[in-house]
Amino acid sequence: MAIINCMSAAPALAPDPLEINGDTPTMRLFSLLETIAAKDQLFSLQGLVEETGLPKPTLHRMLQQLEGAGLLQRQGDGRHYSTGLRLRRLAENLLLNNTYHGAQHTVLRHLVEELGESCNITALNGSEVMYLDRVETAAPLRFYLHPGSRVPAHCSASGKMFLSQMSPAQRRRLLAHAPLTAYTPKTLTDPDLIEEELRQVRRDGYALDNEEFLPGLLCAAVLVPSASGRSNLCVAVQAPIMRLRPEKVLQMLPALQRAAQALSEIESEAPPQDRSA
Amino acid sequence: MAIINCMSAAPALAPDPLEINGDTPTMRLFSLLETIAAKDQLFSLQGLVEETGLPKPTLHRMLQQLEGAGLLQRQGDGRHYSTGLRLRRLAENLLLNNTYHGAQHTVLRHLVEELGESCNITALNGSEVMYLDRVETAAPLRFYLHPGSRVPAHCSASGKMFLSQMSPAQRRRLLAHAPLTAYTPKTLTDPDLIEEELRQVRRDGYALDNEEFLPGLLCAAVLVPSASGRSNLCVAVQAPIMRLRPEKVLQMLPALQRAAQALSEIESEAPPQDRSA
DNA sequence: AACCAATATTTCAATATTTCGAACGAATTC
DNA sequence: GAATTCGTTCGAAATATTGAAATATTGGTT
Repeated sequence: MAIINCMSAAPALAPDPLEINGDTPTMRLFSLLETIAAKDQLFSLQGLVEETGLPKPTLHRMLQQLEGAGLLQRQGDGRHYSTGLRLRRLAENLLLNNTYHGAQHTVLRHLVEELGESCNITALNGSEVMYLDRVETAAPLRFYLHPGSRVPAHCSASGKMFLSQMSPAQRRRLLAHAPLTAYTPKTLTDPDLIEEELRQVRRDGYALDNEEFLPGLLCAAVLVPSASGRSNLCVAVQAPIMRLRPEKVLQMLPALQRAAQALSEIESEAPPQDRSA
Repeated sequence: MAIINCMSAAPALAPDPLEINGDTPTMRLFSLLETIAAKDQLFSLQGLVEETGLPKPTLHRMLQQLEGAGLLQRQGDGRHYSTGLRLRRLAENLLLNNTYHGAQHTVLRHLVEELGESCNITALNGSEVMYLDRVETAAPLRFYLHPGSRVPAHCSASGKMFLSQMSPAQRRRLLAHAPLTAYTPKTLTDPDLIEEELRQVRRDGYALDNEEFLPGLLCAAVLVPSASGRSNLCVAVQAPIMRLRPEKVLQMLPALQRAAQALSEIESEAPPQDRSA
C-alpha cells in the first residue's frame, strides 16, 4: 500500500525511460502533451520515439491526431512540430481565468510570510487528505511534500479536522476503508483513542498532528468555514518539531483562523455557476 | 494613436448548444477542457450537462477520469470541480517554453534593438505576472529579471493591463485578499486608487509602472490583442528611470503597439486546415 | 542516376475503451 | 416524509486504439 501517493510524476530521470503513463488512451495523450509542453525546442516523431519509447506508429497516430485538432503545428519542413494555436489558447485562458486559485494562493503565501513556516490547503479526497496547494517556508530545513500528495486521514491534522465534523456513521465508514497504519510510535491506531482525540478536536476547533505521520513533523490545521456548515477545506501549518514546539504552534492559531476566514470568503465569492434555466 | 481597448464583458450565459466536438474520444475530452478553461468559476456535473448537452453518465466518466489524473480537482463539497494542479502546470510550462525560441523571440529582439531598453513578454498566472520571455538591453545599467520570475499584479505595468480587462468580480477576487504590499513609496495600495488607475489604463490602452515595484524602475506595457477579446499576453519595456523619463516612454508606445500587433499575428497564424472525414 | 540509410506513413486484425439509456442512491427541499 | 434533484453505477453495443509488419518518402552519398 502506498504511503504517500504522489500523483504528479517526477520528471527527474532524464535518461530515457520517460514514461508516458496513463491507463486510458486519453491520458496517454495528455502525458504526451506534458512531455511536449516541457520542451523548449521543436521536436520530431523520431525524437519522441527515442524519448518516450512508444512504438513509432502509435506516436505517429497521436501526433497526427493532435495536429489535426490544431493542438500541434507542423513546421515548414514537415518533420518538426511545435505547439499549436489551440493549445496555447487553452493555456492562456486557463491561467487568465484562474482567479480562484490565484486568490487562494495569495492568501496562503501571505500566511507563510506571517508564520515563517510551510502552509498548505487540504481537502478530503476519498479516505485520504489531499494537498491542494502549498507554499514552502524559506527556512532551509523543511519537509518537502508537494501539492497533489495524499496522506492518511487518521494521522494528519487536516484529516482529524475533517473526521471530527462527520457523523459517527460517516466516520466509521471512512475509517473502515483505511487501515489504521502506525506510521510512527505516536500514531493513534485504536479507534477509541481516535474518537477521544476527535472529541477534543471538535471542542477546540483545531487539530494537531504531533509526529503521528512523519517523525519530527508537527502540524496544525483549522477548517475553512463554509456556509453549508460542513467544510471540506483546511488550512494547515507544518514544520519540523525542532523549530516549532507544540506550545508555539498554539500562538499561530489566530493567524490560521484569519487565513481560513479569507479562504472562506474567496470560496463564497466564486459562486458555483449560474443557476440559469 | 492606436488604442487597443480590449474590454469584453463576461461571456454571458451560453444558451445551451455549446458543442463538444471532436471525432475521437480524446478530442471530445479536450473540448471539454477548453470549455472548462474558459470558466472563472467552479462548475458541477449538472451544470456542464446543461451547458454541453452531453449525456450525464458520459460527462460523469469524463470528469472522473480528469479528476483521477489530477487535471481537475473536486471541491470540498464534492459536487464542484475546478482546474487541477496538473492542468495548471501544463499551461504554465506550455507558455514558458513556447516563447523562448521562434518568432516571438525574434519580435522581442527587434523591439529591444529599436528601443534600446530591455523588453519582455508576460502573462498572468494566478494572481501574479509571469515573465515568459525577455531580451536585455546592451546598456550596462540594467535590472535583472529572468524569464519565469513573477511580480505582483497590482504594481506592475503588465499586471495592470490584465486587471484592466477583467470583470469587476474577477478583479475583486484577485485584489480583495492580496496584501497589496507597498514595495515602494509610489506603490498604489488603496483599492479605490487602483480602480481609478485601471480605468485610465482601460481608456489609454497602455499601463505604466512608475517605480511602483522597484525603486528606479519604469515600465510600460500593452496587451497583445487577441481574437477572443481578452488576452493573456503583454509586451512591456522597462528601464532605469535615470535613462527613461516618463515623457520618453510615451514615445515608445507606437513601437510597443507594433510589436504587440506582430505578436498577435504570430499567435494566430493558423496552420492550413486539412479537414477530411 | 542509382543507392542507401533514416525517417515517415499506411495497413489491419486483435484488443481495449467509450458510449449512454436505464436504473439506482444520496442528499436536499418542500 | 414524499418529491425532486443531482450524482453514480451497470452493461451490451458501438467505436477507437494498438503496434508489428510492410511500404513510402526524404535527404544525403557515391
